[in-house]
Amino acid sequence: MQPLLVLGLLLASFLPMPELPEVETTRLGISPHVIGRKISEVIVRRWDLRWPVSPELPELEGQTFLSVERRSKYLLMEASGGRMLMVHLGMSGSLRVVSPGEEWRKHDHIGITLKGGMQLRYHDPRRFGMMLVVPISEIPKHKLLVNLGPEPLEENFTAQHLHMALRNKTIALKVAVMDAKVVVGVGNIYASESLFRAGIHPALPANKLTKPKAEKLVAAIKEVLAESIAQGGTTLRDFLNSDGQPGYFKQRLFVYGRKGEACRVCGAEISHSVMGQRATFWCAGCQRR
DNA sequence: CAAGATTCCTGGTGGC
DNA sequence: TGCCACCAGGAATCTT
Repeated sequence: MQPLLVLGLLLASFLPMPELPEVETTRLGISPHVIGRKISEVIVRRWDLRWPVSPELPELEGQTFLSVERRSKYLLMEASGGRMLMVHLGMSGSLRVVSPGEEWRKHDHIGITLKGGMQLRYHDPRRFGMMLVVPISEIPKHKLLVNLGPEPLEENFTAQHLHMALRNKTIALKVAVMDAKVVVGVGNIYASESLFRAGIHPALPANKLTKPKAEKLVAAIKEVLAESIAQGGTTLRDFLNSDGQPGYFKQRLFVYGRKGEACRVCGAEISHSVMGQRATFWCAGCQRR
């Protein structure tokens, strides 16, 4: 086996979940094994994910994967028959590249066997994920994609955009940046982390975000996501690597999950409250409204 | 419209 | 050690 293949397999095998960096890491990990490969068999052991797996999925047999792209946290895999495989990992889903003979673990729900001897396997204990087959022509207007805001790492996600998008919102800034219509891919962990890095209090009413603070926040979001992608994605709790090692990014978290612990910067106790039904963490010493 | 609440699911956790 | 209530979490959808 070639070293490059081994590296790819390693990347693709233990992949944790939910936030954008994990999805991007998954995309990068599976791409070399999927693009240009013909699908020889589709095995669905459970159809009841967040939404039922598209009944058309097995019809992809015989078709070839042409590309693996990402929009928000959706993986978009184009098949040669004019349809797109849309995959969302929910919050506990993962895609691994395995040998087709590998024993099926509990919660392995779908296997897509590829010509050339590998299998893309979907694993998802909580079944919050989804696997849909959509005609390519419907992708641009698809209801799950059409209202999405800009990609955080692309150039059109600017302070100007953020400022405009929040101008009529009175909700907490932290809740607002998690709104996919404002910007995609900023999940619960990264919302708290970005605000910490930008020095802004999460409870600030979104419409009170000044332009300079918007600049800081946009920069922080880009920085935190890019860093995490470079690290291979955060892994927490059930997103442990298959060898049981906790994810490497965890030790880089400044506030998330650190309620009552000392701020790594100023030493103050990290605060916690629930905003928008989600756990929120911040440092009262470092973050001001 | 905006904003808050509810819903899906299972593994991990804390209390006793 | 066993049992069990409880919680997290992405994001659509429902309610206010």
